[in-house]
Amino acid sequence: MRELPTGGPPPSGPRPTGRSPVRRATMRDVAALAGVSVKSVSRVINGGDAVSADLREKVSRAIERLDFQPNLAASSLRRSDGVTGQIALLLEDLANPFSATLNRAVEDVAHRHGTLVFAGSLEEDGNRELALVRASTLRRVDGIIIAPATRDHGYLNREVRAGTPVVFVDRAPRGLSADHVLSTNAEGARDAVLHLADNGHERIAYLGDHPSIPTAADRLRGYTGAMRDLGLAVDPRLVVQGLSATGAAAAATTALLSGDAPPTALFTSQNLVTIGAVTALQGLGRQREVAVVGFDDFPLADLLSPKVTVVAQDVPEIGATAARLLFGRIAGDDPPHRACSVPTRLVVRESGLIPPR
Amino acid sequence: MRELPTGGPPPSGPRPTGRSPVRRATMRDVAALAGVSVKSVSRVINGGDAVSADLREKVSRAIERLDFQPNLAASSLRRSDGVTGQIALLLEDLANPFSATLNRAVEDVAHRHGTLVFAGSLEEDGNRELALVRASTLRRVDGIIIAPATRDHGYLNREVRAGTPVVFVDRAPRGLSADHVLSTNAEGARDAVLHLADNGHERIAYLGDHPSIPTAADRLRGYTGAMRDLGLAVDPRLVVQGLSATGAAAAATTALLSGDAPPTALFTSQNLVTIGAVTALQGLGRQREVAVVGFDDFPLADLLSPKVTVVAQDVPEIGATAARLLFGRIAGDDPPHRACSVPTRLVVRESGLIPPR
DNA sequence: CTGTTAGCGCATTCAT
DNA sequence: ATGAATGCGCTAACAG
Repeated sequence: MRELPTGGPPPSGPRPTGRSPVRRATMRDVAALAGVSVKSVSRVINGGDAVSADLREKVSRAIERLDFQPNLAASSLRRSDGVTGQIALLLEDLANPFSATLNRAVEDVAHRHGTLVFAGSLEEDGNRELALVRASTLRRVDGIIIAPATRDHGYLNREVRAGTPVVFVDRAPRGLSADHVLSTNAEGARDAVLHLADNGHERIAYLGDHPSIPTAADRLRGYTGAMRDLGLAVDPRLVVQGLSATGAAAAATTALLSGDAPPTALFTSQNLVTIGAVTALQGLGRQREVAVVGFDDFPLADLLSPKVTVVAQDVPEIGATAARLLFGRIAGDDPPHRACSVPTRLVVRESGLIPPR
Repeated sequence: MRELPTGGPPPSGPRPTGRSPVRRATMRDVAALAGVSVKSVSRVINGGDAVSADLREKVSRAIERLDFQPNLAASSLRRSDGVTGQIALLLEDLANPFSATLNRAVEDVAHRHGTLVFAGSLEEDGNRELALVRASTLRRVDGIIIAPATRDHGYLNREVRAGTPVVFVDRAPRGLSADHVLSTNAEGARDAVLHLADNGHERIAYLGDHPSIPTAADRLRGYTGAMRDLGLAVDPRLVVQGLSATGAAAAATTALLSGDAPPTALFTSQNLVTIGAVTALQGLGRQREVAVVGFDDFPLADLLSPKVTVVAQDVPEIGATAARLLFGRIAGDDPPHRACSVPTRLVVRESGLIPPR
């Protein structure tokens, strides 16, 4: 017979240490102490079935005394719906503001559903994505929210078929049909260009990430579309791609402005690129001469001088929407897959109002 | 007999939908298809025991064909060490830079240990802390890293005794003995004050959070200690506490500077307080007259003008250290509890070099 | 090297 | 309203 935890003071002898932990009480222990069956303990814990007040009382006392904490893994292993109360959230980098804010928004919705969130960073690494998705399904998460690093997501079909819903954020699914929640990237980029054009600019540069990144491609599309609609030429010398860090963006900005056909305004299609461009402008002492509109708001954008005008994404809304879609499917909803667009918003500050010169 | 997944094309009939998922293959299915025992499948998967090449081959093919993914919950339920490959990370707010950076650092170490991280926000809410700790232990996490919101952490003793190690970050444990990893808060604050004094300041104000927050108390202690050691009076009119948001910090700054005994320098003991103070200074047009040193670095601190001097914490190091301590204990290490100090670093930029006037 | 039996902790099905 | 038996998917302890 195995030793039962007593709830009272430990018997004399060696103190428990980390290496010989006190065994956690199980339902059997509770049942034995309360003098009832295991099933009755289960009933008291899960509610549902009717239980007499007396039995409930006895069981509750035993639970208290033994500090019993039901093992959820065992529970969901046996239970018919198999729900684990765990979801996975796989983003680019939990440390960056976009991912971190999204994480928080998803956590809040999950919390209301009694669900814990496995958060992971993909680092634009397809293999890491595969590993983390697998790690998640091995633990039978109830669902996955993902901003994928891979280009083809067909491999997720089997998970979806096995009953694990997947919702995409920030990037659209390829190779499978699934719910996804995206910012209006093209429209937001268009708004940025129109704002600069409104202030008299014609030579507007695009500084962005590699076009293999879908959001970057969408924002470029918004830029070129707006330029065309305005009757402005898209000068290839003013389009710089492949920028993903502040350093490269700063260098590109400096090169652009010292070239033979300099722009009078910059549209920077991403956070770090914006910061790099602003840094370069400050270095050149020209931050009040060249207009800037950035995609993505960032903390302190309104403390810089000039204050930086941006197209802001509603990141909490993206996260909350994705989480709601996911929990809907976890609950059994099965409507056709939805594509949700979360509007961006032009936040007019100062840097976009600088006139051409 | 239950229906076996075939691995081949699905039989005719209604297509599988989200509501009637295809059952995931189990070891039994794999064993049946490979014509071996369940235990042999387990051996192939877990390595360890010697297995003939032929058997390994047959099993591997069956696993492939059925897309078998072992259920880790069932595995750790049965296995003797009970390891789940899950830890909990409970921080103040996953969306703020400190928590987000810590999260990422912990994730990286966990990833190397094949472990997933439940990340949660406590929001300075003791009840939320209790709920999240309980949610974590119900899922039998292998360990917990926590920056607690409660004042007394004695309730964690039972978890530690039950074999779930706990490591504290950013705040020291009270009511139990446990590993903890803290920045050198008092020393960092002292460095800030000494730097300002070096530049001629004597009337140095302290702007900080409520002293019930231990880090705030430590930083105040560093401030007063340094002032005393310098032979400078600690003027109570220059000590403002209870500041936790930018708005309040800005208001306090404005009030301080328009009072009858204004400071010539500010030591702001937290991120948001620093930003609030800088905002207020800019609003008054006095950002080049009043010196500032802040505790905690923040993005773009070096893009502001003047660039903001700060005492920076080494957040990735805090996270990595905490994670290493935790995984050590999970692996069975049981040394006396350690208190780790992670040094802060004075990042001299411009705002601390402004002379008194 | 391989298989059989038992049981992790719990919910389910069926009995009473 | 309560309990006994069964099994979720897997590994441990023992066979052979």
